[in-house]
Amino acid sequence: MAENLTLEDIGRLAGVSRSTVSRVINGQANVNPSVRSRVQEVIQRTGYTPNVVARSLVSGRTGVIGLVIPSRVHSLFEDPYFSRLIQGISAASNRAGNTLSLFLFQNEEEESALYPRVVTSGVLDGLILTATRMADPLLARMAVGEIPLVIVGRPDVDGISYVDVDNHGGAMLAAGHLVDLGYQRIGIVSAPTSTTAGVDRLNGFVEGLALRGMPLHPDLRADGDFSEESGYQAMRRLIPHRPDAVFAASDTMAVGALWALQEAGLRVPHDVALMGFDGLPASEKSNPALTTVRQPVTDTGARAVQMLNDLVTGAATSPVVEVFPVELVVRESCGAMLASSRPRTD
Amino acid sequence: MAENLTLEDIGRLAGVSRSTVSRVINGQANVNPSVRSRVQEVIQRTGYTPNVVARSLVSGRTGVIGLVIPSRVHSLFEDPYFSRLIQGISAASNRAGNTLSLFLFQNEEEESALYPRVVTSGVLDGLILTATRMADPLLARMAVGEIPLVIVGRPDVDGISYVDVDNHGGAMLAAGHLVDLGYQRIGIVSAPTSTTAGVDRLNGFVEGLALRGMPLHPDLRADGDFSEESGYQAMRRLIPHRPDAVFAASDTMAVGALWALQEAGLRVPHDVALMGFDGLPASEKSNPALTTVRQPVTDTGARAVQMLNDLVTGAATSPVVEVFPVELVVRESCGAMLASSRPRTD
DNA sequence: CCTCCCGCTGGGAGCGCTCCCAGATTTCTG
DNA sequence: CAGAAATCTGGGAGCGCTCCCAGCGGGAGG
Repeated sequence: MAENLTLEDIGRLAGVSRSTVSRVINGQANVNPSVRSRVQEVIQRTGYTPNVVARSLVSGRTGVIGLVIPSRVHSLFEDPYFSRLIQGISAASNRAGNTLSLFLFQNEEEESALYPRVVTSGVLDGLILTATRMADPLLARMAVGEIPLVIVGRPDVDGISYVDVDNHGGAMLAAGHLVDLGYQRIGIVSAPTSTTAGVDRLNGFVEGLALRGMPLHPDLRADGDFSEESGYQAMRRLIPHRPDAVFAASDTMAVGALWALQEAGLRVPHDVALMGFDGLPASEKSNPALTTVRQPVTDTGARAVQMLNDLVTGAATSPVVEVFPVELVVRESCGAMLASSRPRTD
Repeated sequence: MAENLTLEDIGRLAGVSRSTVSRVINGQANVNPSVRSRVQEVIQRTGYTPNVVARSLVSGRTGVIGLVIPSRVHSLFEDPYFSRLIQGISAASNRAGNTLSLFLFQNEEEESALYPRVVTSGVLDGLILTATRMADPLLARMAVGEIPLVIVGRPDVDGISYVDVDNHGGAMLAAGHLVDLGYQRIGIVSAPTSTTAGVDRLNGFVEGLALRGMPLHPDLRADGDFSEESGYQAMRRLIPHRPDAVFAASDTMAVGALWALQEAGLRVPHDVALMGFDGLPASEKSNPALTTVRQPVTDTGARAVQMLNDLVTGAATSPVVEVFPVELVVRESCGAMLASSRPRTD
């Protein structure tokens, strides 16, 4: 129970030296079995735990990894995607024996004030960075830093390790699915093109349509910012142009879009088909259940932690890249479930 | 840029000793101004940052505070309330110069495996614990621990510092508001009574009704678990008993309840009035906008951080308690905005 | 019988910092 | 102008740990 026990104390109690206790704790070989068990008994009895700080001072490792979510993500942070990602990363770092420190920057000012303290203070073994923007100033600074770094989501510069999902391929899948179902006026509620995910999903979607000889009409594209509200607003802008199917580049925006559709008295999927992207629980619970492209959020987070640890231990050398596949999840909102799989051509 | 500069290095570069550099960095008085500026110049030029780990080893403080969100909060974590709370705590600890470590326990097993490492390893100066349940096993263990501890939300045992909001008073306010508007069959979608917030809101509501001579009919109470889905289910159970007003003990459950009402073809507030609790952004964006009881989530988080730091520095001695007031926010869903402020009596 | 080796153990050094004390220098006092 | 006080500076000690090396005893080999 006493908090301030040291190796030396345990040694004295067990009648051995500091060094021997250290060997026992670190499971090293050259310890006499009887001595080992005697020491273990004392450790057990006293409830001794090694002081991590002192250990870190010697080893140069702290076991702490930082998760940075930069500024301007207020709205993004409301996206359940982030909750899931944080959960995934947290679980993985618990498993790996890491401690997770969270850095939520509210604004650029805080970002630049805290960044040096965070990175150069020596407390962090490495950093996971999410929600980077194109030309992110944080990224530029970090890339030159000495600290191991893994990005979640494709960064727009080279030479950095990252883990991403196949946004491009997933959006192509979505486009193909809607075309195959016979829709003619297919629109998109896109994500901000200031993010690589937004760009990739938009390009993938456009390419998926083009591949089937159906260009995206400019009127049938409205941009959102990942928030539910923005999905709602974007869909309102789209409705006057009479789309018969809409792909929203995130489930959260799709839910917003659904509101707009219902408000306008349009039935989903009978009047307008709708698709999302992410595969969040919300997509399943919505009414009608959302057809979506599921990305493995938890796996992404877990891989980021693993990648970072490889970088820290030197088991890997930068840059490492991994892109997870995504999966089409067909539910009600796309109309594929309707008796007639060929919807009316207006 | 070089990561591995030490005090000694800076001293050599500036032609002074380790000690003097330390004094300059820590802003101590007895340093010759010219020497001081010379040292500062070297620090500036080299980009030196003190090694926090070494400093911690001496001072016994790390500046790291832990935020623990225990198991069984999967559904709770989807509640935007937690996102806001985490943001508030994060912002406050950034301001206070703390580093925030996040411990999300997925299950009891992880909880008991990680707890000793977390608390006794000496990395944490203190702990903030949220979402505690009645008779929380974690709490019992922590209360006896040596580490400073602050709970967000009233714990069900004495002798622990905590910060809470006036759940009881807020629920009374809600009850009073609905009674004053003339509703006769007032129901509640309550939060789990395994949480103190759930208990306090339920008791406050019952007391608020009783105070006006209107007992809560058992049929008009349905329990949820803070999730949207549970709010939906609870309201479906309530509808057959024809309430004319319902208080949901959280905004998230209120949103779920709204779905159920709309699905049943009931208009809010014309057919059934609805109230929430929390004052989350979602309550404002819902349609109709939700009348709710707003609690100062960010302030709560900030106060918890401050309280914890007081405990750590010894500026305060346990237990400290603070309860924030809440505020009635009248919007559309309660019917107060209707032309006739006296709704029909069925 | 001596040497060599091997298993095991103890203690020194040092991680980078803060604290404290003593010495060097300057300034103030009577 | 001597003596005391105030100001400034450097270095030792030590925070709790890991790493390394030396030393101890005992068994094997020549």
